[in-house]
Amino acid sequence: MSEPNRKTARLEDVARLAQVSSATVSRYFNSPDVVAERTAKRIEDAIGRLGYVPNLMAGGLASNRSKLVAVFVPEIAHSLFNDAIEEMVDGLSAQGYSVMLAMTRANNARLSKLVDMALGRRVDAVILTGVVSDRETRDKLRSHNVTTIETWGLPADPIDVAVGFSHREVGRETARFARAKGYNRPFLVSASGGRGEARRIGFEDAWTDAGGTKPGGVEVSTPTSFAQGFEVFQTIRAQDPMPDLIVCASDWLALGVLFAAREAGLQVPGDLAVIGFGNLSIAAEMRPAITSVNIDGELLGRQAAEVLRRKALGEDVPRHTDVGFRIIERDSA
Amino acid sequence: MSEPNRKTARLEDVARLAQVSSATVSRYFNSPDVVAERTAKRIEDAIGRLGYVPNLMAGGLASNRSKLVAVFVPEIAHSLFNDAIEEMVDGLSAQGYSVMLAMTRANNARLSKLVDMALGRRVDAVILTGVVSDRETRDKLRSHNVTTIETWGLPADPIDVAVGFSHREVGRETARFARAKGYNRPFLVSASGGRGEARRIGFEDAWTDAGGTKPGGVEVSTPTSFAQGFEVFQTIRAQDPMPDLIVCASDWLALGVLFAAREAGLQVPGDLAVIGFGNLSIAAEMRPAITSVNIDGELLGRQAAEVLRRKALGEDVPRHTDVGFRIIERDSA
DNA sequence: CTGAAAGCGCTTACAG
DNA sequence: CTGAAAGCGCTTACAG
Repeated sequence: MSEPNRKTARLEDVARLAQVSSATVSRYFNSPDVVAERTAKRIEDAIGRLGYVPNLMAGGLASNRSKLVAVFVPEIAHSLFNDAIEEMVDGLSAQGYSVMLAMTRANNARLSKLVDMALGRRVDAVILTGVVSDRETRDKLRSHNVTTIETWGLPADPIDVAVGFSHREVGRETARFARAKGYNRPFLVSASGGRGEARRIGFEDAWTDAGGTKPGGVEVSTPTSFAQGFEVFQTIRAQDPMPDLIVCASDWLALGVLFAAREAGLQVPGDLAVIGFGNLSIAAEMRPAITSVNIDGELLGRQAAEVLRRKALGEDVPRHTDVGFRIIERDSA
Repeated sequence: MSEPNRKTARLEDVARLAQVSSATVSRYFNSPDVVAERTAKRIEDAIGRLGYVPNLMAGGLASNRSKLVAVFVPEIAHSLFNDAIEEMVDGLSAQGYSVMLAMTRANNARLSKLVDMALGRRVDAVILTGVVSDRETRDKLRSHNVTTIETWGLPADPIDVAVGFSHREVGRETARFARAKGYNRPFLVSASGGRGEARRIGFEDAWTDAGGTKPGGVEVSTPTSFAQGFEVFQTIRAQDPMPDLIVCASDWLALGVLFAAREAGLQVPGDLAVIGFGNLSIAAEMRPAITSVNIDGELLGRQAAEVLRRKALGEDVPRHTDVGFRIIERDSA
């Protein structure tokens, strides 16, 4: 098909072959409806023969829109966010954006370098996922005036806009669920950090408001793991009376608790019920299947992409978009 | 610190403030050793006052080096590659590259679009991870003459260069391990696709060469899952005599088999031994800890980054780099 | 060690 | 619907 081109073809090469100006070829790509059908056909032809692929760096420089989005995540190896990230990336790709992945590793020095990289590429937006950005980073992002979308949580004062859900409300709703199911002695395995704390406090508030006594609990460091669930189970078992429901900060934790409980000969949920968080696919695959809290990653991604689209059009967008959550009741609680 | 700049600062703004030409400021960034110390100080100062961040699109266009690398992966949600990807991204960041993540979802139409995007950004390299690229994509990559690194496996005829290990050899080595440990009736849970097949064949070859009879087995679709392990266990249990060792295509599978075995009252490894693949962190965390095959993701990433560095310098690089693998013996086999 | 100037490959008012 | 031309913000021989 394509000619054995020595150099990469440029817009002008296509233009010459199609016998039009390079402006018209540019329009063929960016405002296709404005070029005549016969002209378009000739251009299409030339593109195919040259194997032309537009240089997006040149395009971005000229148009001042990079069509690049930087997505910041703490890590991907054991991340609760992976599903949401995938769906977000899909949604953005569909709108012609390329996605730069930046892993912060909960390291502010690294974060700062990565922000500079993103700013250097003149990204059209920065998407922060479960990242607690330090003050310096927040300021830099603000001062460079780049669209910044904080996802997952819903901070009171977002850098720019936030798309997520209320962790506090997750805690409250989980307490209501536990109450309705008749559990009496919940025990919270909460994650360190603001979001984990918000869920814990939400649970405690709703639980005590409903007349329960303040639940016991333990805090574990992030990222939470299967092994932590194992460990935590020993603590739980030593309690007297033993809790009847373990509310975990992640499905990983829930899996560890559940496995340890089974090994100890306990029935789940009969002797001990377990609730996870994140609704990883393994939660559904486990036997007994794990009751968990689902965040609609696809919706989250779609909304983030939508915010971008509207911002690019100069429309006003709300500072907070709540995508909600849902408790998926399965066998473990 | 930084002035309230209306527009984003340009190289020229820095130059004016530092009282040098923009060429010198450019050199400050790209060949720092060549600019006088006193001049450098003035430039540094100006950069700080303006909050200047170089426009990498303009730089890339002018220099014909984008400092961008596209990493193609099938998915990230349940990927065996995540550790390697993290380490690769780290290694590349350290060398000043930005990483574009492209998820192919085992979809050739999508793959083709993503390749165009990467080519459009004029990436300095494309890194393929566990991707079976179709003919069209291979040709496009070749004809555009972009550095292409295939990782994970070691295909006989790579598009450009390959950094990985021999899946066949993993199979062989696993058979030797099983033999040495005295197992007699191995059963292979292999993944569909070339790499899974290579490992299976390697195992069978080494096993029969050593005088064993051809092991039984079953093939499962990728991505492999915990639930598949559950299912497969039923098949295994129905065998008479039952296998004494299950060789799994992933740690997820191994986890499922192991869990199902425990639920069925079997001792691991006493009644049934299990080997995984990938050495996910959960393999070490599980009780009994799972014997698995470790791929050094950090090494893989480092080598890929090294290939890039040398290619950028115009050096010749070998078409194949073998990073090897290692069987991590734990409790499950 | 530094500067003047051409050029990288596009986009986009402006004019027709 | 199309073209001529200026400009996006850098890099890099070339000259000194």
